[in-house]
Amino acid sequence: GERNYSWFSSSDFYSSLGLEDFPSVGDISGTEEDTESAILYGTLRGSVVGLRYYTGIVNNNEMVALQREPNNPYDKNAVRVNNVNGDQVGHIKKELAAALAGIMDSKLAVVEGVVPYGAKNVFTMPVQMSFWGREENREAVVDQLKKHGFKLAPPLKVGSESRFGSKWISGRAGPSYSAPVHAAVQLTTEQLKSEFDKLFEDLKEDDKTCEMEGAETVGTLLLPHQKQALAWMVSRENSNDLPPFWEERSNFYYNILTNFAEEKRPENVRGGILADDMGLVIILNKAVIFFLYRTCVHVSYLVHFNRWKILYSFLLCRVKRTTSVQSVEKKYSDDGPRATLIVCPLSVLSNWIDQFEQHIHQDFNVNIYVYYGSDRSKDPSVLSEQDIVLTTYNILATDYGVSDSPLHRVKWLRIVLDEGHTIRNPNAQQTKAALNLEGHRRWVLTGTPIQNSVKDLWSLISFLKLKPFTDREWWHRTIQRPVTMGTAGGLGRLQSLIRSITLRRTKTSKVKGKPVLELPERKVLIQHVTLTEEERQVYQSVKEEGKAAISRFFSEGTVLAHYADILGVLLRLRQLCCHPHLCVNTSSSFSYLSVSADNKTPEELHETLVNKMKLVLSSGSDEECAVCLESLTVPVITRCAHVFCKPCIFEVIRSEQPNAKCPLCRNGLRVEHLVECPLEEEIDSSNGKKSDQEWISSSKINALMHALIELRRDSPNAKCLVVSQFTTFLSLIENPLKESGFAFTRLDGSMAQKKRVEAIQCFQSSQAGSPTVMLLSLKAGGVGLNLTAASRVFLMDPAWNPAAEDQCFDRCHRLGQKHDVVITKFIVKDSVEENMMKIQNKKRELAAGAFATKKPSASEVKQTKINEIKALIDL
DNA sequence: ACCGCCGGGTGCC
DNA sequence: ACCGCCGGGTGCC
Repeated sequence: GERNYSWFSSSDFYSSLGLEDFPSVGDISGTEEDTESAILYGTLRGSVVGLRYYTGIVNNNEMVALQREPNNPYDKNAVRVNNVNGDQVGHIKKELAAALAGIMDSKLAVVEGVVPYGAKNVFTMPVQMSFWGREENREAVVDQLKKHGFKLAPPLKVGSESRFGSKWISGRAGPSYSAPVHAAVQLTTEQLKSEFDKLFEDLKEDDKTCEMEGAETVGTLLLPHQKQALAWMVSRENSNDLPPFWEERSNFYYNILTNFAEEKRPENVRGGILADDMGLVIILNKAVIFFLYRTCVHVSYLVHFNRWKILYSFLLCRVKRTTSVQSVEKKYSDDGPRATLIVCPLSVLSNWIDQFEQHIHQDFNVNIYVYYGSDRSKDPSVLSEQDIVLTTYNILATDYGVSDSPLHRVKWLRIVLDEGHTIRNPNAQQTKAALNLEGHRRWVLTGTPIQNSVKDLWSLISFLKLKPFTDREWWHRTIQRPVTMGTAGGLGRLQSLIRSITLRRTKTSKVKGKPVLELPERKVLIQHVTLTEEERQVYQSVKEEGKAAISRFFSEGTVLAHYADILGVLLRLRQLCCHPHLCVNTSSSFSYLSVSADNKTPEELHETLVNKMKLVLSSGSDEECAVCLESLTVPVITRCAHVFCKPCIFEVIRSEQPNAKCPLCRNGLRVEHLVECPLEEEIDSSNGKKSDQEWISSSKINALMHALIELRRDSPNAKCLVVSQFTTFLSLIENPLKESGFAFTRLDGSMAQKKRVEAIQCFQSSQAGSPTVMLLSLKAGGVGLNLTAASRVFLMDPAWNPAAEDQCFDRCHRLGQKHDVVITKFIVKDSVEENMMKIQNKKRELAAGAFATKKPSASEVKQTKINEIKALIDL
């Protein structure tokens, strides 16, 4: 039952090809310290001078930031010293600056400062500097300092700061002994995820468990966890508490992490992270919750809305706080901003619209504007006059910076990021765009706040405008590094931070001793399929050909350069496991393996690149951009045949100019060489849906049909999902479904919003004659997609990423499911599919044993990935 | 004395 | 800065 590997993000695909440790992947901006491998080289005492020229003040033991100032007219080596607030305190003394400049500019080390004493000096003050970097740069840093007559002192003894000392992480660990200087053991991704959930296990009965009662008449209609959420959200928006890690001390407000103090009271976050992992529970309610504050309704309207009891209750609780019990507050405040902005992935946009339109819009006269599509209004006042503005992350990112985006000119009453983990990458355009929105009440809705590592949290924390973490350096120094290095107290800090701003309930959470959600069982069966002699022959010949090509790449050491091609080989094999028609032109299918720009006309090159891109996009490889690690938005392909989001790769080129290099292979990049994907039709490599092609079945289709017919005989009312990554395969399956008289519907990524909604409603209907089968493309829809009518799932082909499969299964195994869910995975014997399963299982095992395992080194990981490629094609 | 020494002026980068 | 450093004033004991 319990899945514990869902943190495998879609970046897994790249990992599976061993690309993530290739130089510069994940280091695109070059500005971020590689926390995973940074070690402390040593410390150095220096002085800050020129104090009297600047206003920035510091306290003893306060952290300071060292910032290069290459354009300083007096000294190109100048290094500024800023306090936590960003105010300049002074400069590093010039001799020292001369030594630091080179180190900082070449990013050999990150230099951090603390003022140990003398903070109130008038002219100069001491600064204790720490040098952090990768082991391989240590010598260069030491040399550089030596050249200028400086010598690093060994790291100050960390004293009580033993690693793994935190109760949270070690739990059962005994006392810890002397700690090595190196970051020996780091938290693995798996540990982080499970540790994240542990944060909430021993949560005391505090404010989060206090429920808010609605009016007497309806209070009982709310489920306990709904009341709890309601109370928490209201208190978050109205609380006057100090943000975490701030204390009031006489006339100052003191940050206990950085020792920064200021007179101005730091504002608390009017919002937080709703990290409920309960599928529908929140989906059902969040639309409601977020429009409530702005509604202008008379209470009596609501009596009809049993279904929206949480809304009812919420409104009543607002009424109680206003002067008149009879009239509901008209506006949140008369002169303040009016509109709530909701940003969500495209896949759940229809969900929100649907809910608003069906249940709220018509009855409550709420102005809702869907800011999407090319005809979206550029007029900020149009947006600011709405009650709700809905948009997507892609629109947010596209708009940002391109023109004077109205989204960024409106001051919002409230900003809600749905599936907020979408902004986990700080360098992604959508993250920057989201961080630049204006509005005080800020909410993040996400089931997975941590997808890969603590790193993922920064964007969310920064979005919430939690001082001082909006600046990455302070987040990094006070939370991220202590946590990843296992410094005592680090995890405890993260814990109190997260707890103070997050409400999390999982499927297994309990409220008042009762499970918040009880789901029927979920079973996964593997159904092996044997290819016919004929199918096997084709498969074998393609395999041998691909194998030969890939072994050539291995021997030439060009595995990475040919990653699209390797994917292509694997893709074709996976397609052949499903149906021969998915993979057309098998004999000449490798003609594209040798792309060289030389002997091709520009037209040919263009076509080759477009074909390659289509191949990548259709390979089921999660269509992910190596820059932002997100699904590709506006995919473009480089001349070296790597695919990125257009905004992402433009940003890379802009920041690395004039000699930008491909983040994946370090080949030169030029804007004019980028080729965009003609996105007019659904991308499917197999372009095999040729209507004139005669329909034939395949072993896998036979296996499916056998199972479907048996199911229909045994339980005629059971509905099922037939899932594939290949939409062409789904089209092929339509034939036998028709032949055997199945009523079916279909949902895939290429369908228009309206069609999708129709398909879903039709399938979910319990009417006689409604479809019993839905053909579903693996990644259609998002977490919000609700297909609880189905109790059976047939997964036609395995995905790279087990998490993608799980997300798909969760579309029917969620609140509202009345039956046990049975999932059947069709796997072809002795094929790439079986090998994929083995790799998936290994990942699961690894994840399950998370606590004991040590994070493998980069080279180990790389070797693993190379082995995976070999294993996939039996090399 | 093309020095030493004195004491005033002065002060980030 | 209760410092260092600079440069002008000065000059045996």
